Amino acid sequence: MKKFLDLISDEVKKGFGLAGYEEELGRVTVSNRPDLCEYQCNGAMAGAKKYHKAPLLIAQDVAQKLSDSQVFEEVSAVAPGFLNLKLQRSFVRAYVESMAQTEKFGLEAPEAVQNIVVDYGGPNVAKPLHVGHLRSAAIGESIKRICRYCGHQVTGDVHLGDWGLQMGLIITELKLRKPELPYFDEAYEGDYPAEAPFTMAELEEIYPAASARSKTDAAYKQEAMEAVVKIQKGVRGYHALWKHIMDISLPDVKKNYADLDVEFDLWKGESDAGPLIPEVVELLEKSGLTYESEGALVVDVKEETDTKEIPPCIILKSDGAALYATTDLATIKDRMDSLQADSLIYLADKRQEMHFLQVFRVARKAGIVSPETKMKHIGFGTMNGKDGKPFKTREGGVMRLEYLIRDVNEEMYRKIMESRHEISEEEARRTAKTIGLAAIKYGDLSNQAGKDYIFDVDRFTSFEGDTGPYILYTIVRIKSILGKYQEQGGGLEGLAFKDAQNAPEKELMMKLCGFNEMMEGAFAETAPHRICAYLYDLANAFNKFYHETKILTEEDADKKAGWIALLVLTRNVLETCIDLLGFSAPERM
RNA sequence: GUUUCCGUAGCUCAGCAGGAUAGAGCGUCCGCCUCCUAAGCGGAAGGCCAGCGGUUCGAAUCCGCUCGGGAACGCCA
Repeated sequence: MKKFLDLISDEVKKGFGLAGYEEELGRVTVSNRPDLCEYQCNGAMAGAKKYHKAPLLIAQDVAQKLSDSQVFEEVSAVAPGFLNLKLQRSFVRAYVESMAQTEKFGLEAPEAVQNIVVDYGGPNVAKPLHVGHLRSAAIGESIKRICRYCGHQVTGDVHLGDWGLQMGLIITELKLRKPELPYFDEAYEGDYPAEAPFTMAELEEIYPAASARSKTDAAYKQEAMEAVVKIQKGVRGYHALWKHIMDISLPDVKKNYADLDVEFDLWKGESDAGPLIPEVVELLEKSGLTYESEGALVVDVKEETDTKEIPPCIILKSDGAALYATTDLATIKDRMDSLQADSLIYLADKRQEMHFLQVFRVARKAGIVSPETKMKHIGFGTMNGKDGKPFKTREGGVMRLEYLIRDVNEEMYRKIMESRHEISEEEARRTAKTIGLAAIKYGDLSNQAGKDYIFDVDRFTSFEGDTGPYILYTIVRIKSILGKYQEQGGGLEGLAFKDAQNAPEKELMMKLCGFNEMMEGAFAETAPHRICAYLYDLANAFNKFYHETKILTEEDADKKAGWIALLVLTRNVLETCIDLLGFSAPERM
């Protein structure tokens, strides 16, 4: 069904047409002066030059044509040439009613369904997820849900970092510590043990140690890089160790994502692209794009319109090993071949912009993707602590994601117990987890993805202001009323809406009417923060209405039913929105 | 150095296909529970939208320059 603003614009456009002006001038926007009007049109001022006429006169002409409109209760032309619009209550009611009766509140299906792959820019295995991984998980999950809701076919791929230098480092460190293991004996031909020669805890210690050492010990780093080549070439012992590392780390990674309510359709990684690398390298060589430079195989990607130096994309290092760009190209090939992707969306730190620019250009030039395939890197900013510097533990170390979640849940639990004494321990724990997740995700998503932001636990877990808990509280309030209404014997289905009885009710209705507009914007801009802003507005509008209107004690049954219908719709829209952000509301809190 | 992103209230952030008095939240101050969750609602104070120019009837928004901050610039991912 048509978007609300488009319906209103159509009416005003008609007015411009009738008055003898270009219809396109009739575009309507939400008023930025709510004290004067609900919606506004600035077209008269834009048209003044073209028609050599004072804008106010144009506005007056149009207002006159719209004076008996069924859409507007009031249209006034105001200096210097604004058209101030106030809607008929019945028009608003009718739209809200049709939203309630239509699937997805009347959001229109896309003209063409796209096959979208969302790459969450996966974490490296063998080390625990840290707070930095929250961003790609939260944003990626929301974008996946938004695309799906808008009617597209979406595949989410965690895309683990399981093929790079970190794996070589771990194996090299292991060799140093336990050289006697059969994996390092080239003459060994028997089966390797089923059990890994290390635990997750050891793994967590091995990697940082290896990483630190590689920075000072050149020979050690050299060996690690050779180990990478060995893994990639499938040398038995090395591959077996790699498999062990995977088997040990994966359950831990899965648990972390499960705690965040983040789900993947594919648990692929860079290693899955490994077997495709020779093919892709050959394809690039045949295309004539590659050449040798300083011992490495590269592809030029600079273009004439570039304002900065774009270095060539390295396909194979001078030692013959593949790297980040190569596996990403192979992955793109895989996604084109097996998923017929129309659109590829990557979540990764914004500092990786150059990498994606290079990879996308190579993919385009080499014909790995078709000319129509969209490729987009959503670069997100850093998550900082209250001091404005990258988020750390109190001791200054890297904060584990697991601990962050635990701390937030703990804080939430404490607050619940403080104010709701009658609640059971078990319910409090469960509710704390639900609200905690909302606090974390809303806190993250309400910021524009591309900007750095300050992760302030106190602020995010607050029940006041623009926070996840405030949104949940609003939903819970509605649920509580609806529950009581049902206890009184009322049904929630098929209730008739009534024209708004008071200003806050009309405000609430108009806010609901903006859902489709907002949704299309959030999808077009792949911007979850647009949903957050809308949610907050809607929650505010509801709370004002709630304060103004005593619903359950209303004597007039029709009025009461109309309000209940409005509450049901409001709850549904709110819950749809939080689902798109990747969290949910409890029954009570 | 080059390129790029950013600079909005004390703090954290919206707004940016140009429009009327620049918005929220937190914090501060003042009101509102015999009534559906006060985890709420209303109100007050707080701004030369970094600075200077330009385009325009009109600029936080578009274009230059300056200052201040972050980031990226070939074998890490």
